[in-house]
Amino acid sequence: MIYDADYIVEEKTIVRLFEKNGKKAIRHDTTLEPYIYGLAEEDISRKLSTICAERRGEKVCVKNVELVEKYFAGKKRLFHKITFRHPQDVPSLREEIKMFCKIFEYDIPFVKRFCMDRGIVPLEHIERNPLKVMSLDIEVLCHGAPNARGDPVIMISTWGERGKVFSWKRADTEYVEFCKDERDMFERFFSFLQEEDPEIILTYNGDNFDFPYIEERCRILRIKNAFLDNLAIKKRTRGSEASMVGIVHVDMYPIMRRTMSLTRYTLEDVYFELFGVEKKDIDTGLIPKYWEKEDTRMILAEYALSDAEATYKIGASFLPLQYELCRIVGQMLFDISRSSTSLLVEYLLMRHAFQKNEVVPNKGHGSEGTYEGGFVMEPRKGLHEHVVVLDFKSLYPSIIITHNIDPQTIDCPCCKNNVAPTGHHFCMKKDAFIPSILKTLLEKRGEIKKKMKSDEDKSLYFQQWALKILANSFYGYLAYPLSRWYSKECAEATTAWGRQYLKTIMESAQKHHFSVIYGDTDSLFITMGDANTDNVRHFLEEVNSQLPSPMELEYEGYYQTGLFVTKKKYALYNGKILTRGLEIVRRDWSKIARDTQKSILSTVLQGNPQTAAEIIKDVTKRIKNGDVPIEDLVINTQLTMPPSHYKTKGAHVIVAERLMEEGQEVRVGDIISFLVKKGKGLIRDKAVTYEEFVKNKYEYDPDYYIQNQVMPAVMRIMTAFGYTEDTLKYEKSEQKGLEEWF
DNA sequence: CATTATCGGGG
DNA sequence: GTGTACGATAATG
Repeated sequence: MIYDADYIVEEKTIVRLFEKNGKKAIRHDTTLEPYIYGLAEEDISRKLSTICAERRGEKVCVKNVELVEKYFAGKKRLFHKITFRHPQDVPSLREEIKMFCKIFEYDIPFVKRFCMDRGIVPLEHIERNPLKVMSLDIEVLCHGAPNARGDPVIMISTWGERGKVFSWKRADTEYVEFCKDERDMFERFFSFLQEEDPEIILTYNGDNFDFPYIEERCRILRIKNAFLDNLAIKKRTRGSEASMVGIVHVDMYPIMRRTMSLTRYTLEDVYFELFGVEKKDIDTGLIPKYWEKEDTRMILAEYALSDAEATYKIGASFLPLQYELCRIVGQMLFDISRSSTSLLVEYLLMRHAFQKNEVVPNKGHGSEGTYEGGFVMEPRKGLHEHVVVLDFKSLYPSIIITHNIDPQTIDCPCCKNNVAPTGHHFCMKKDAFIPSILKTLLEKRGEIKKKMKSDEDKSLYFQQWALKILANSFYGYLAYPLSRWYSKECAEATTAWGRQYLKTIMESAQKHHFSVIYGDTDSLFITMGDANTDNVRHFLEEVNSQLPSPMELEYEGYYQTGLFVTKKKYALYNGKILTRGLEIVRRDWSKIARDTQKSILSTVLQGNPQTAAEIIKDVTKRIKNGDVPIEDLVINTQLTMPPSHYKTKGAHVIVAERLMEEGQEVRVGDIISFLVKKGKGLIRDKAVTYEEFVKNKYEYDPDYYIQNQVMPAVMRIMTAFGYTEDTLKYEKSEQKGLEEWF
């Protein structure tokens, strides 16, 4: 069973397949040569085979050219199959080749190409060959943002078959291994890793934090070993990726972002959401204090261990889904765990294209203007009771299948009866590429769900989930301008049909005397007068008998109350609060704004907007009177470039410039913390650091904190009750328009 | 209103 | 690495 792969170059390009069949082995495969296709409008094989270029002072040439028959967009065409000695020769030679013919499949990474062409199914027998998983996490001694240049790693925690913490100050627990110093800690940790020899290392944000940090510290400490030689931190446009040869690093953070819908994705939040219990947490500002004394160092060790354990547990819950995605898509775990769903769809389509002898279209070039998306109804604002949510089961996939939407079927000479609201029509006779793959996915999912009723096999659940994720990503893939099968017309037709179906259902719901409160793309929110859902069931049956298969409207859930503010902004309550688009969670808001918002949202959903109004008045009063602790007023913003590069300078940039003039060290990437002091003028001219604020005994600007912080945060919620800003602020006490919402 | 800039996760 | 590619939201002009 293959769990990872890479390639090296000797005389030939060698794909190394990392396998586990009982025990581990590395298999070499030299059967695939790098290649691309050139459209053969005429046979120019001889010309093409002489093309050479220079790369780093070395001459590289096309290795071979042969004529092959392939399909392109469903039509038989002749292509030159152009082979190379080295994958890296492709980018060096393709520009020159492009001068003579149209080229295709010139940008497919070699190992991915190998997986598609050889029909590799990674992790095919994972139930028989369970992979050894180990999580890791580091703790850093820092004041403010951690900086690898000066702030040492103080603990490394791991979890797997056992929990272990490496620390270079004593802590009296059996799981802590005491090390002499930081260097000794790293060395012991690396040899531990070598002994354990896991196939998978799990982290939480290890791509951007733990591994880059470890690498930098080891460089500073001049530690060298095989593990570090095999560790690669690749810079991407956004963030980085940390990989090792023969060990799959899976960073759970990006997976959780894609898989769960939360407002925040800290380890603590994710853990709580998944397991319903609070994970051990500490104020990271206190780490230096805990580290200092032997009796409190335990707290730190426990925290370190709990992070590694939580990461491991999250992995145990979500790796199976990644495994299934690997098997369906046919690419390696490292890539699958970091790929957007659009990219997963692309790998899958490319593999199918190879099997059908189709040449893969080239990537799109970028945005070609926007078009209309799903229908979003302006909600009936305010608090509603007995809310039922209905949604279309896989709306876009079922539309694509039902109407056979594909770049190859668009505007055929036949089938003029299958017309989208956009005016384009689609051929119903052809077995189209994308709809047929999509149909296979949905049918497979149906079978698995059926099987799940009698079969206990847990992997079935993850199989159907993986299939659902992929199916639901096809529309986004068609609509993504950089994708290889991008088609604005197809995407547009899909959403247009979607709007038509949703509007029809909404009208129908109204005819059945439900009150429609809100609807977005594939869902509608209705109220029923009481908690009896029988009428809804009837309505669903009737609707579904009329919808073309596989389209289906489903019952999503019942909620005691629902608060609707504007399009895309609402909250539902059924013992638990579920919010969409309402909460502010970012660090560039002050604590007072965040806290106030949280408390009024909860109050409102329990049916007490008056109380919420009182809370707001009380907070604004406290701000006016200067009663708010200044810690709650601090705003943190990152300096992302040198101050002189800014075209528009925000408050934090002005503060950073002043600090630099005063000779303080301010670096790009630093978080600038500031408060807004009382006075006239622009916000940025009133921004001062915490130290300046305290030293000069400034007063804060109550108007700023009310107008720009607390009010925007709470007004998102309170406008739904007809409150205006003026009625909520401290000065006035009038509450108008309240009764009409009840 | 459009344009420019920032957030996230980690300590 | 035969790969450029986040998506949402706030502040400024």
